[in-house]
Amino acid sequence: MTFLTDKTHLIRKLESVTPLSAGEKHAVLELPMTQRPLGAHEEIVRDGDVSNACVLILKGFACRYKHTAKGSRQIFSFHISGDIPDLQSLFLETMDHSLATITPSHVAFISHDSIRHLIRRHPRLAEALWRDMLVDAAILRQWIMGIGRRTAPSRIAHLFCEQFMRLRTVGLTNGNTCKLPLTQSDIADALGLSTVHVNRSLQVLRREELIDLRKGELKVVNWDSLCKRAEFDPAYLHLVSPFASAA
Amino acid sequence: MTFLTDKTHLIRKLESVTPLSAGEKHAVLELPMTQRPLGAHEEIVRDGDVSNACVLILKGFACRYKHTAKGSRQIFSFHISGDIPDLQSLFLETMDHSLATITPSHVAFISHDSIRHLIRRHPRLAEALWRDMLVDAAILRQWIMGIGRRTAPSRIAHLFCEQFMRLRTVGLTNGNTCKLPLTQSDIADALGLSTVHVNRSLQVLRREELIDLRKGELKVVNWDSLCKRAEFDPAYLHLVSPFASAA
DNA sequence: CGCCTATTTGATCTGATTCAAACAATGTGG
DNA sequence: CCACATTGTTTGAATCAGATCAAATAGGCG
Repeated sequence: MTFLTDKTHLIRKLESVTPLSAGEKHAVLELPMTQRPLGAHEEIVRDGDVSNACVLILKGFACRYKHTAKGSRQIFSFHISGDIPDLQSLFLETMDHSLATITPSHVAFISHDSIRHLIRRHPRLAEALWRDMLVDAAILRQWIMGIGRRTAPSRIAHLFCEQFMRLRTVGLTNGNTCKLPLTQSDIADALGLSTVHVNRSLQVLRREELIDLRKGELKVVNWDSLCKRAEFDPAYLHLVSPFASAA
Repeated sequence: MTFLTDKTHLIRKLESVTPLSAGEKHAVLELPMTQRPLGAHEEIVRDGDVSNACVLILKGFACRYKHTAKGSRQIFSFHISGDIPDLQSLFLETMDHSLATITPSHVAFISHDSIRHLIRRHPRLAEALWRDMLVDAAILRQWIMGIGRRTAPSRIAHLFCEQFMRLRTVGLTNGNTCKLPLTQSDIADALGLSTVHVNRSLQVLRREELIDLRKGELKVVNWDSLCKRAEFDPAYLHLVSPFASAA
């Protein structure tokens, strides 16, 4: 098994919400999957599709989104290694939004049948997946909170706190920096802002010496102040103890 | 079993996303629960609570919400008869938001133990609940779509379409009208608007002869135009065929 | 009646959008 | 290795949707 095909990020992620036994981890590792490399901005699943497999992100960045009638895009979530963004397709036949890569990525397809088989044999893994879906929903609620009630800079700050935490739980941060290859218009579409305003708000956060985002790399200059600016409280990520401590 | 204690709305709701056998319905009806009448604006579960039971709304209106540091409220969802708003507490220990009544209501508490027992015996019911949670998340995504990318009147129109559809699937509409006892400030807090602006936007929708909302009763004057105004596509509610047709 | 809560209206202000254009970085083909 | 296209970032100016502040009106209800 090569580096790219491995499921360490997935395991790490599941363990972040539910402790797993060696046997359960093994069962996950044994899940059959077919890998596929993708370019940037490639659609993986389309709004309205009916699929018989789930997508596991092995490497890269992806997002879920939907378009308005007038063509503007709303991004609902960003996805990183270890995420199964369309886990819902296991229970809801047709997709109600799309999934696409942001950067060149490696994804794996795991058939619904094998996941169903897995969770039938391992109730604790079923619980772990169930939790994962619920955390996904909790993240959506925070997203709403931000768009509905926070100013642009604090909204952006919150997104950065969340992404940093999520990347950290799968081991993809490096000290106080991490890869975050989002364009300003990605951020705008995620947070209900215009690109121009995202640009100006980023300058504010930079001037306040909270973060620095350049060339797809996020540097957290002052985590505590950033959290304060964002009103970020990681409780909604429901991380178990070893993962829960602030970065 | 009196009228108020019955679970017809819950069953109706579960059937709207997953067909159920007579045995499964019976198992749901047998679920032990303790009923409690509540006044308006009473907190049922508080942000940070750890509970050992789920809440089933038997009668009335409730909402899930959270407060900003500065005190403004963001509502994430409205709940009606048949909803189990905090189903997530079954898998996520501590609540990451609050749940409160809007109108005087009757709620029932169903212990986690008995739900766990139920879904262990009836995998299809587990699936139904799983689906229910996923539809809940899909609704959150639409909520984001609205707040992020729609104008105030169309956002409000979308909320009305959604509520009307949801009320209709549990049998709580009456022709083209339904109870919708939300104040303008409830709507504002749900959609990230100010009360004043909700008021003016409602006047717009009224003048356009799409809806009429007065004294907690919503009258849909022109369903098709309302859907168009809202860009409402009920696909995300994932209703099975007998429930899926447009109102 | 009088109190409380909800709706409505008016006036003013502002965060964010839009439009437009310059600028920087990166990649591509000749 | 340069010319050019492409994509992303930055800046400026005008405009607008929606917020805020303040006050009037309208319903319920004990």
